[in-house]
Amino acid sequence: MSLTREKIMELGEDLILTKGYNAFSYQDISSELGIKNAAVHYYFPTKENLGTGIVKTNKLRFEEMVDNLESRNFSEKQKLETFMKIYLKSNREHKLCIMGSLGPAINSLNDSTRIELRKITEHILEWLTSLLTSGREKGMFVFKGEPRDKALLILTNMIAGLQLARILDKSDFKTIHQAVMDSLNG
Amino acid sequence: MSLTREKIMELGEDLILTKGYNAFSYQDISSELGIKNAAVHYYFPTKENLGTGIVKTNKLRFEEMVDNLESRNFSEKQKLETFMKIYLKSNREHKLCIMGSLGPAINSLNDSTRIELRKITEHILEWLTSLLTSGREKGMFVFKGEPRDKALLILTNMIAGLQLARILDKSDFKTIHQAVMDSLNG
DNA sequence: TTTGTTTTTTACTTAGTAGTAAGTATATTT
DNA sequence: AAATATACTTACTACTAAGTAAAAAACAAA
Repeated sequence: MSLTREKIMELGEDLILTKGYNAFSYQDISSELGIKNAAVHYYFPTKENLGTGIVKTNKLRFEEMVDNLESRNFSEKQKLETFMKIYLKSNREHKLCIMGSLGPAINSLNDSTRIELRKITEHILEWLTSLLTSGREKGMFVFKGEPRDKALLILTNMIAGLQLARILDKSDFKTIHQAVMDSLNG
Repeated sequence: MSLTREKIMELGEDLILTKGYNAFSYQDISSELGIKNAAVHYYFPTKENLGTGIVKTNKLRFEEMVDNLESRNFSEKQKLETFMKIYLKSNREHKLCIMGSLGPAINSLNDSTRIELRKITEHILEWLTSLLTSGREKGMFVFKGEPRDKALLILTNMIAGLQLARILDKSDFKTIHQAVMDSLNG
């Protein structure tokens, strides 16, 4: 695959997670990479192509992480910690996650991007749900209610945690992270 | 106060909560209200003025609600339910809250809007914290950890709950709402 | 009814936005 | 050596964004 193409996707993702989908332009990308506007269009004819591509990459990356955790025979607790580390890193970098960035912009997204966003969100929620289910069965996690409900709570804590941290203070995300982990110990 | 001005603010708020700050334009407002672009600029010379004004109105509305609850001698549980009702209504209308809409766009906002956004967020968080503190003292709420931590968890559940409901399904917000209420009963 | 103020339109500028058509140098394949 | 594909650039179109100056209309007060 082309290096320029990869750079465009990487920078595009960065711009989505920091500025937001509707606040970045092809100019932002081309000027930063020292290429022309049309060169970005060469790889991604429309912004929809780029947006959808970035969400698909995120989904793939998540799937690879899941496979990796599976092949290493990680415990449920270790799996959750790995997931949390992604969010802690995003917080350090003042970034949002793809759901928290594109979710609010959903009514200005094209169908294909919206569909991919739904897919990755469902995927993450299902993974988290099954993680909580088996983790509780093994006595590793202690919590009340349905695993899917708990997964929704944790996921919303993470998504909006990053958002609140940018409005208020980065340290607030750490507080939320700690409180979530504590809530799984009964 | 001018009726046109009020209509502009109302519609502007609606557009921010549905499409997002960077996805709506003065054209959207003027065409919907049957006036000219420049008429919107007459009341709000810049988009920053409009954005900041809308956030300030939200803050004022919240303060009025708090005062109202206080004057009616509502219990902590009733106060929380009133707060939750605002979010349930937003969910029915496929809207986000001001924090969940402008938070992700924070790096494309002007200073004055950002400052107002921080103010209202701090305000809500402080109110929720003191509500949880006195509610627990009276045995009305049962939860572990610091009230501020619990407030952060509940607030992030609400903010991202509305976002997730738009990506996935509106019913997911109801699930989250119920799970949050359950989490306050020990 | 005239004067003055507020509100709004007309008509515009400046500065972007996404997107495209046509051309070119450099590799790669045949 | 000729044909073709890759990776761009140049130069543009059509459109939309926020914002503005000046004229016109609407409304009040004297």
